[in-house]
Amino acid sequence: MYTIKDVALKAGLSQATVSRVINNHPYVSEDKKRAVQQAMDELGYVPNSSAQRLRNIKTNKVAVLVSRIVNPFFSQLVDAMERQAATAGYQLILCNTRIDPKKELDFFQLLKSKQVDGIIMASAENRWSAIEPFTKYGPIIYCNEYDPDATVTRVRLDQIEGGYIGTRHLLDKGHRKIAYCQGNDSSVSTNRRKGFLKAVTEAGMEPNPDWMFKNIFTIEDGRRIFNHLRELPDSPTAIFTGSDEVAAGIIKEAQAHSWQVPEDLAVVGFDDQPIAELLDPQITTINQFTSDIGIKAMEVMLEIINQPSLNTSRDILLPLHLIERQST
Amino acid sequence: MYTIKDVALKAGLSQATVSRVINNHPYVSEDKKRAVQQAMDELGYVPNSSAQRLRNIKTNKVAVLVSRIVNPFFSQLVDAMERQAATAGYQLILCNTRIDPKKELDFFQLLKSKQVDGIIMASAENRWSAIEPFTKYGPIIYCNEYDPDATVTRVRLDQIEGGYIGTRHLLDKGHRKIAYCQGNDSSVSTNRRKGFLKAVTEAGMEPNPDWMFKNIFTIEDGRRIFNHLRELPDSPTAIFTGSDEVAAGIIKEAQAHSWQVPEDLAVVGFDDQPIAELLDPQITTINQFTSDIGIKAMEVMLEIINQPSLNTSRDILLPLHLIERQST
DNA sequence: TCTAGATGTGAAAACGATTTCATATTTCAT
DNA sequence: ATGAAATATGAAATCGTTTTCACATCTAGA
Repeated sequence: MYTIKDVALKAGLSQATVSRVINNHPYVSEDKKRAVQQAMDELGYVPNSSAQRLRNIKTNKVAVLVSRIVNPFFSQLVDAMERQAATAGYQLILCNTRIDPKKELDFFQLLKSKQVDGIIMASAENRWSAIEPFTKYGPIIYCNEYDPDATVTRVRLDQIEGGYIGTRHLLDKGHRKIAYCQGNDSSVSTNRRKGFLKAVTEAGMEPNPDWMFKNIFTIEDGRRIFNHLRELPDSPTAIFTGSDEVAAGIIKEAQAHSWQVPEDLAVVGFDDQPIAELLDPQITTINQFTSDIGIKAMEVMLEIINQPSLNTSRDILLPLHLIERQST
Repeated sequence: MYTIKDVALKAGLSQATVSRVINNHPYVSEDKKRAVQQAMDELGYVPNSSAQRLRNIKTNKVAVLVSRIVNPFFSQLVDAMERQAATAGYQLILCNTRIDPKKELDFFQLLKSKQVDGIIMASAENRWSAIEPFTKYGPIIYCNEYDPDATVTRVRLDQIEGGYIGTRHLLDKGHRKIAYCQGNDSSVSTNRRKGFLKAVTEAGMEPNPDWMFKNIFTIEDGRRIFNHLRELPDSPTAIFTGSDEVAAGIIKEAQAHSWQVPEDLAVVGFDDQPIAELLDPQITTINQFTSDIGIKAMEVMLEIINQPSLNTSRDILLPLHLIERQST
């Protein structure tokens, strides 16, 4: 393992000059630059990054917090982030919290002990108040998930818009009886419902509480919801769900009861998962353009690392898109 | 940001003693140990890991090379590895090669510049000869993928066995005309075919070259293969594919032509992906128990890091399992 | 009582880079 | 021709740890 000293010796120059070449400092003559370059090449020299870091307080690493990397949304997000980070010579440290608040908090030691230059939270198991003390050790930003109390940059989707365009689409198709399913009560879900309500009231209608459902996540939940709707005295002609899985469950169960989709019931999903295209009929859905979020979040993080004054409280909203298919 | 010096000052002791406490060295009296501990707590001191590394040549990080993290197989693998690494206080650096040999090779600089303690290759875009020069900088092991020339530890599935049990299953069901699809010509595919051939010849038959296909990967490829088989003068009664996607394509297309699965054509997939359970009929497949591979690989890596003498050329084979469902 | 070994502690060197400071040389406007 | 500014280089300090070495004290066996 060669050091900068070896390179300096071989090139007949000082360590300082070698260091300047490595870091592209001005004020190094062309011929010395070449000499150093050649010495480095011949020795196959690579700077020891621990030593660099010790001086620089710079790691060229960013930690990404996700709750479950096996979730396709997260793996796609991480993929995009990794790609973006790589273009700037950064590496990505994967922090899989497995939905454990304690484990999540532990990862912030990485920032404290200067093992990463910043942390991107793509999931959040702790309240902002628990995270806040770590902000003095380096930049922290939210991506997709966020805590409304947080005073840092948040890159996220415009869920209000997402809820709005999905509903708007059903309204445009002539539907007036629209049901709505959501998952938990996260900020994402809440905003999405706001969009739904906005579209509905804009159309001069008011939402029917009998057609609004919470905590609906799985294919099985979707089946259950259909059976519930089916037995209602007044059933809706369309439904907007929080995920493609739920949409798939509803469609499958509707077909099992000889309902026609979209004629008897129009269904809009969310996420544009692979299943949305595989089903018959293919599911009309809202696409999160996951890669865009990841790229944007990493882009912003790298900006902040290079210019800490940018580390302010701001919301960066990314658009959602309607993918019209056969289920509406 | 406090340093060991601050702690020493506060505790009225030397840096050396503080360091000894941090590292659990013997020969530190109980009362000093307590004093140091208290000083550290009060200051909220965390050792700067770059400085530790600079001395120790120890990073507590392992890099994992995967070709595409968005592939569910890899994300599940990485998930398992991360979990295993975390129990030992290790972090995982995600290296997404995107199937680019150059990018893959770049990641080995992490080892060379002492940014990770070892590298697990879950994918391999370069020949072993290109990788070998890096072995002197730290342990490298293969996981699932491998180069037969490599002289390092390889944790992998017993693909021969996998090919064997899938074929055996079809034979046991009475099939005598069995087609076979594989992907590329990787070691995995080659071994799997060996297992297929072994089962077939053991049954006193010989494989029909008209029913053997290569470079079949996608759902679309599966559809194509079915249409090809359908028009053969002598068509097989069963087919063993290299992935559930291909199996799905075949089944879908067969149904589109009013063939009954498994009555007219039995189909065995590979991987046990979510789709295998969603399809109607559900796909009989071979399960890779992905988590087990990941856990085992990380376990072995940590062992080797702590005891470099274990870094020898050995094969660690993990079993594959048949999941019998409705397509056979 | 004496000595060898075990135990406890600190000063200072080391790890491998970057940066400050000092100094030497060149360029350029007057 | 002259001095100020720009360019070019190296010696040495520095980052925050761990470890070596030296030394002091304590324990126990003869």
